Amino acid sequence: MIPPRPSVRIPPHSAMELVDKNYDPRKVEARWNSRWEEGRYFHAALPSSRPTFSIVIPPPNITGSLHMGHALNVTLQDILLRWRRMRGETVLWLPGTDHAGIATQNVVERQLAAEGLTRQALGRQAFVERVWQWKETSGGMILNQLKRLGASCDWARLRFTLDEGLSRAVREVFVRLYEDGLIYRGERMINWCPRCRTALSDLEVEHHEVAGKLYTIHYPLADGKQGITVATTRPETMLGDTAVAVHPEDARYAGMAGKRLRLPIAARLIPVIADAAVDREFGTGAVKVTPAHDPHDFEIAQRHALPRVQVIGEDGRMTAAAGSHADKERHVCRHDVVKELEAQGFLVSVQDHRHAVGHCYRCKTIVEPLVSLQWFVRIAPLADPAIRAVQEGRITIIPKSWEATYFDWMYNIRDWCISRQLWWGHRIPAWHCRACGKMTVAMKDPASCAHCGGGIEQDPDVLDTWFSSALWPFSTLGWPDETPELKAFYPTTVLVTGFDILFFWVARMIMMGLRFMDKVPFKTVYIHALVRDAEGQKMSKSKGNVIDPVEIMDQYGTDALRFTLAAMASPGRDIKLSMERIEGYRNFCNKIWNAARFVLMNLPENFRPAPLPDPAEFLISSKWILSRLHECAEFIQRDLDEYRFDQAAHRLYGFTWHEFCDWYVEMAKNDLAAEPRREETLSVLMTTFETLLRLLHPFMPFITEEIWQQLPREGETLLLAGYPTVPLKWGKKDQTAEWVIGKMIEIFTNSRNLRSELRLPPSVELDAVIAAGPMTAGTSKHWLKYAKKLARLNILEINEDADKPRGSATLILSDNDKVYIPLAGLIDVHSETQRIAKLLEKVERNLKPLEAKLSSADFQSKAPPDVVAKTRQQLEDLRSKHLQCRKELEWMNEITSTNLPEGTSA
RNA sequence: GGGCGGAUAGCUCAGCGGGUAGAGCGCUGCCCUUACAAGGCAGAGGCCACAGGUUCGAGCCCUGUUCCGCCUACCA
Repeated sequence: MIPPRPSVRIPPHSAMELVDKNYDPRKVEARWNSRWEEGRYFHAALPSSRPTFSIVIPPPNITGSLHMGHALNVTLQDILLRWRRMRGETVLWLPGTDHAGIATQNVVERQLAAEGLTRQALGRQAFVERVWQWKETSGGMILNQLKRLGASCDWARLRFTLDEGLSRAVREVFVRLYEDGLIYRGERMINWCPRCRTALSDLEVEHHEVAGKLYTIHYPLADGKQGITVATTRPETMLGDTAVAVHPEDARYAGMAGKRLRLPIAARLIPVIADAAVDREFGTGAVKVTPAHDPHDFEIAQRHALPRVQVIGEDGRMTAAAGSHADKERHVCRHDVVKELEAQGFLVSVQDHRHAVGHCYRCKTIVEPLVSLQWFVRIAPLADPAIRAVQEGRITIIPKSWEATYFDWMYNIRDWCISRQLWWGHRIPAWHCRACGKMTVAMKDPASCAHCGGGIEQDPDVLDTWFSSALWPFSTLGWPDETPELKAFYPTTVLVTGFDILFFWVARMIMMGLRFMDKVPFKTVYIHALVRDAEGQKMSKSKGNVIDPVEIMDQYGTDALRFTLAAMASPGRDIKLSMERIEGYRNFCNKIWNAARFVLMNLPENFRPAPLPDPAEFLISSKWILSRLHECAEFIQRDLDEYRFDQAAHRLYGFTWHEFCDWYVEMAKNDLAAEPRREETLSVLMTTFETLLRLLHPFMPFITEEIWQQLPREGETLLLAGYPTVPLKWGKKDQTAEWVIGKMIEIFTNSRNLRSELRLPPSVELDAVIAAGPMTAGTSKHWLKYAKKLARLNILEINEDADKPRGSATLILSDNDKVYIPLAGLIDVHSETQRIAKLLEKVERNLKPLEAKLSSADFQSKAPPDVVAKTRQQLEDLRSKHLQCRKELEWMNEITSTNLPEGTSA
């Protein structure tokens, strides 16, 4: 443990102390979150004359708890928002949650079940009250987890899809769409979940391949002779068959149409019909028609006016129409029907058959297609403008490749089933008349039928949760009122989300936004990847491979997690999260922490940051780091403009660690010791580090704020300190400084390499003589002073025609520079010869392709001149190295041939 | 059945307006040098999936092929 120096400033408020050699996020994070909230720094104050930047959060389910997908999603949004906020824009990040109809109802029903209750026993009103109660006590967990991540949301504007304002928006939209004829009620084939007891939209059905069977069954003709063999994967539905269809041009079944078949088991007579929709290639070319239980058959039945026999009920059990099989669960019934068919000799064959089966997205139960009276949105008129908005570039989707998926879905979009047989959600504002049977749809709850004045009853169904989510970008801003928020922040700037809800949510928001606001809901959609585990598997509770972000934050800190996710967020690529990677960025936090310790330990008690003087007079180290910083800031700006979080993160990592810490801090140690330049160095060190903290802040808000608060500074929070933009106020690109330090680094690195190869301990200081070209010799005075500390070199001479001291190793560098390191007594001729031979080999390896290239006439004439020039330059440099290597070897040879005994120093 | 994405160092991934392959982690060697051993210094390690083509020149562009993912779809 290092004893604190008297000069170390430890502000009284600090919980984290500089003497701590390791950064401990637990001591830091909670405090800053509450400070930021107290300061209301996340609040977007209106009116504002500054540019605005707004994002609505993809509202997480109130039943949810934070997973890695949220963590990634929130991190990326927060980076954008903190960045823009620091740039002085009026930034709104609107947070909220989603009432998640089915999921929430399931949770509360499970609770009731544990108490021996059902929602039916409780009654609708009491049940809904109970869900609200649950929401108030348990529905906010995920919000606290978002805060833990550092999400800089405007918490004062928190919304909920079922709150009063949003409910009003939902009702307004429903009524207007109904009046415009875009919402209708009708009897259609829909997807029904027998467990959730509700209709589902097409999107809420997940298709999974399952190993099923293909049963072929013989249906005899009414007279008992011959007949038709059909194939099915669902034999239990035969009880509801009302026809068998064949293709009209199928020679095998010529003349069959119009005849009657006797349906086995049920012993009903059903007709053979001809329909062109039948695929002659599949199975036997004849298909049983079950209009009540298959979407395809439903359509055939409509064309041929076939009756519907519903044999499977909403509970997934067979109905009375199934005769002796009534009341059996549908899969039990399948088994029994097959047995019965077999016993009676109607079962022809059973084959293995893989096919996709629809499952409920929420409870994974196999979905049952049922004919049902439901509410639908007529979608084509809404889809058209939404397609155009993207085609015309009013909305940009990033990465662009997702546009194709978007278009594909939008072109083939089908009407949206929006009614759900649930109690938790927005109740459909439609009333059915008991007298005339007509419907009243109204903004205000009607007392009687609008058509005949008769008694009415409200439709029992609620709306699909996604219906309210589709309004999110404007309903949350106060629509249908014309609020200042709506005026200032709609359209929102960017939507950040995962591709899994592109159809569910993004497309629908675009359609609704255009319909009701007449403007796109967001200008850019940034689509990020899915977070998978280290093996590339989708994380799921059932697989047990979930990495819990909260645990990661506990263990490694929020900043490490955020930085990991940002660094791995390359566009169009899933993230395979690994602990090693998180640990690496935890180490990065520690590096930053220790850099801060170095800076603060060196600041005098009363240090006040002052504007930097004219950099023309600066030390080469100062010029260099400011130049590098400038470039870093420039790239970050470009990366963030292009949503390249990964590139920005890598850039910051590289600059911080490998330029600032590895080289600048090391040079600064020397500069600080030399009195005349102490002031300058302190200023540059401070300025660079402080700027770096600003650059890092959107990625790592906690550690940067913690450190920044301990620096001598102006302003109350780093959150509102400006973001560095180029050109920076001080410092600029300095090609000369970069060249000179680049040369220094080459010399130091090569000599360290020599030391390492020759196993010379770092403690041994080596002499060096440098035979340098004019450029190197002329500028060396700027960095010679660093040689002792950074390379443990004692440079005796640097000169254009310095002689090689006897018994030296030679470092052969670019620009025809050579470094001689006398090693008398330390190294023998043999190993030095080997070392040079190895280098020669490497140079030759690189030389060959270059020579081949330059000797090609085509290359000379067809390649662009700058490429030719560059290549020639490279070749020249390599050639001079090559020559130098050969000279060294010859020289070595001469020594050995003058009969120096083996092992003698060269 | 359609569509999209991927295949680059042991692992995870960058690099894709073509110009002698990069990072992090891991690995090897040497170092407890007063910011940091969660560290420093140095190093090893790649026919850029395969086969053709375009080009002076191809991870990068084109055409196939083979494996992986994912999305989408009413073949009973």
